[in-house]
Amino acid sequence: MPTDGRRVPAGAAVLREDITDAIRDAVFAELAEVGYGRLSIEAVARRAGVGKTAVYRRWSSKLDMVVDVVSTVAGERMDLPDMGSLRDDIEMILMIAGRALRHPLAWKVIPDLLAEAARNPGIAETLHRVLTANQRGMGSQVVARAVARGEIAAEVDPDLAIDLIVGPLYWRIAVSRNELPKADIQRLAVSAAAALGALPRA
Amino acid sequence: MPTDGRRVPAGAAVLREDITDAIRDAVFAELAEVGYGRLSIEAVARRAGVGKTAVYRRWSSKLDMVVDVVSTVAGERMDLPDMGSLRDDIEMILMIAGRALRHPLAWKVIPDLLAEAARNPGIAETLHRVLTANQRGMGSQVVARAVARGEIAAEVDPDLAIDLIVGPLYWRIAVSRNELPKADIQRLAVSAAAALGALPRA
DNA sequence: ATTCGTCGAGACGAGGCCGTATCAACGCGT
DNA sequence: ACGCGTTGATACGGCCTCGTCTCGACGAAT
Repeated sequence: MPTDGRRVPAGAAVLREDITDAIRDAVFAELAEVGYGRLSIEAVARRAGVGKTAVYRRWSSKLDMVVDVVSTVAGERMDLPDMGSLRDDIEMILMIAGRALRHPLAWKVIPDLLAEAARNPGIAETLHRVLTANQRGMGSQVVARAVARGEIAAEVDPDLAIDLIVGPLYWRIAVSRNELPKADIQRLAVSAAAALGALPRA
Repeated sequence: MPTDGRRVPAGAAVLREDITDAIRDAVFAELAEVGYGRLSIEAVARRAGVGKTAVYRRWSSKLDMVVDVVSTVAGERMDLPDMGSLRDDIEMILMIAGRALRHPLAWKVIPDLLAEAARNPGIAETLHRVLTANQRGMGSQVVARAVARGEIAAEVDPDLAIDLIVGPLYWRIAVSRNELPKADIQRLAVSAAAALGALPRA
């Protein structure tokens, strides 16, 4: 935890923030290039142009490092503007998530970490925390609005809603790795809205 | 009485099939345990209880080996019985896919290979071939039946249909890693059917 | 009975990474 | 000016893997 503790004993010298940032960038680049499994501290230090010392002084292990770096970058909460209808709210989510998933680094890093989470509890916990924070929030927000508008039934489970909205998008981008033109995003939004509307009568 | 057209030079001795099988099993086990990135030929041979020689005599590289093993196991085509309605066809797909994704090995191996595909063209090609063969087939099959029944419009894109059907399932099982009771599968089927029905009026 | 390819085992040099330690240089607060 | 902690660099022994090679043993066809 290199967050500024502000406690300087006597003769100064603090972990330099610019170096911490350089290491963070290098971690992401390495993560995208070789994945968590093959990621090595030496390669991160090399890429960041720093000594291994600088890395080990900040984190005690590869897991520590990755978890901290991922948490830092993914900590940004997001507020969703009310677009006026369920369909448009969903389209907004799809555009935001789609842009994030298309990011050249995220596109490689996210599936890699999700796969690693299947065998690494530390990664799994971090990812779960980050994902649920940003998504479950969006889910309940959108569902609550749609219920208030009378567009869907009140019993709709926000988690299931997220599955129906984000699932097809993730599948398309990260699994099929196909193109995703704007027309398809709109079609996905219409479909997801219909899917949510059909929900409670299961 | 040679079973097939085996061409044995002079003094016999063929690659033993039981050993090939043992190696294949070991590859899957290692793939699940450490992932493609960390997988090593030595570990595979060790786990299979064979010498490195036996492995190198069959495949020239790690990529060769994994591609061949994956292709072998995933080559099974599948014919989908007609369940009488779009909703029930979809539920059938979800149950089959859900069972496959819940397999203790597949559950770890599939996301891992999908992540690796983002940086390894050989893996990507293999996976794409295997996935599209088994899924696009199902997609067009189900869509064609639903169109014939008059349940959905004829312009529905089978690929988009697959996104809408499998996406939420994969997201739930492989990404969120939540439970998936049968009631949820049925709800997903209802929703997916509604999503498909809403499609053409985009 | 002989022959020949596969079998397990392991040796080999090369190379990467681990985590720790040591080094002089630098900058900052005192 | 002084002390102190960080800095990059480098070295260390240990471990693992690579891909090739050699060895004796086995088995199946000749």
